[in-house]
Amino acid sequence: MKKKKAKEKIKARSVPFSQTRTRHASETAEDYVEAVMDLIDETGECRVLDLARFFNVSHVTVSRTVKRLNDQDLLLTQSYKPIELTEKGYKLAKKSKKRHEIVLDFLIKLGVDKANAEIDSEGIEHHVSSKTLDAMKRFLK
Amino acid sequence: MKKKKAKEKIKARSVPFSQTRTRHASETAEDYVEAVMDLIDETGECRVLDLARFFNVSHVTVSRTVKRLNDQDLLLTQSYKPIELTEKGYKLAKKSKKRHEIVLDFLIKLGVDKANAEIDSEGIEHHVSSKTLDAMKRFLK
DNA sequence: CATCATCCGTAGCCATTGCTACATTTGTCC
DNA sequence: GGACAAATGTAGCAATGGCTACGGATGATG
Ligand SMILES: [Mn+2]
Ligand SMILES: [Mn+2]
Ligand SMILES: [Mn+2]
Ligand SMILES: [Mn+2]
Repeated sequence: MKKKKAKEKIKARSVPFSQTRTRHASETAEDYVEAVMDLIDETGECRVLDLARFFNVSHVTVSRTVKRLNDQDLLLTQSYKPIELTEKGYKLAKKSKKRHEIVLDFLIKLGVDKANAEIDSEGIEHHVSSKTLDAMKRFLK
Repeated sequence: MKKKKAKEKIKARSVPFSQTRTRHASETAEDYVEAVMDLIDETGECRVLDLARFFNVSHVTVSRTVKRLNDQDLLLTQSYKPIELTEKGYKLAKKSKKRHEIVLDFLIKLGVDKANAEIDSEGIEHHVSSKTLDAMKRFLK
């Protein structure tokens, strides 16, 4: 057995994990801007408590995250005022929502029931490369 | 526009996000036990530094995580000794590895190149319900 | 068996994301 | 306008998962 040689090759396999960590880091931003866009679209405005109910977390968690996304130039916030999207945030929201819809439609066409497809697509969407997204689009056609 | 009615329905959409958070919580455990199994299989033993290279993180991050998984009865550790799997850890590793392989094979059969399929499957695997996994298996046949 | 490189543990820092408890602001209703 | 309810902010705690710096343990080599 070439077990010493095997040990030397371990580092080469770390790329997917590094990439997955990077993707997890943008996941909150993607979910939040998409939620803000949808809530404004559907109810006319987006409030801290709307997001808290939407994500099923406390208003404190939302308030803190919204402040960070404001610092990252994705959201616009003022105390006790509705939350708005920046241009940058709006672009990310459109892109994320489109990708999310493709993943959801793909799972349904694959034969997954709607309830499970909605749950799974909420996580899967953040781990889909442009190559995989293209493959899903081809399958949908 | 029925915007007040729209606000009332928001909470109903939180289920996928709650589920996604639950899945993220088990992600590290799944990746670790799978890695320990593979490293023992390929190199004869699994050391803290092997995992650090495998995941591309510091040995400190690995050491802390391994200790927690030991407390969760998934891994067996002693200071300065190789890391072993418990029965529970081994079962989780087998199940996770099988699921991971199905997701990877599925993406490749869908038309994704191997490099991207390996990256994407590393994240997607943790967000695949048994229903979606079944749909992927059907597609592979 | 002494030395030295490697491995691993500990201390302590930071960021993120969850929470409860409490304070403040805002808006509504009389 | 005052009172009350709802919305939002703030303080502070915990768990997780990154990191560097440092020191002790282990094992290989001469
Ligand atoms: Mn999502
Ligand atoms: Mn895995
Ligand atoms: Mn993984
Ligand atoms: Mn994920």
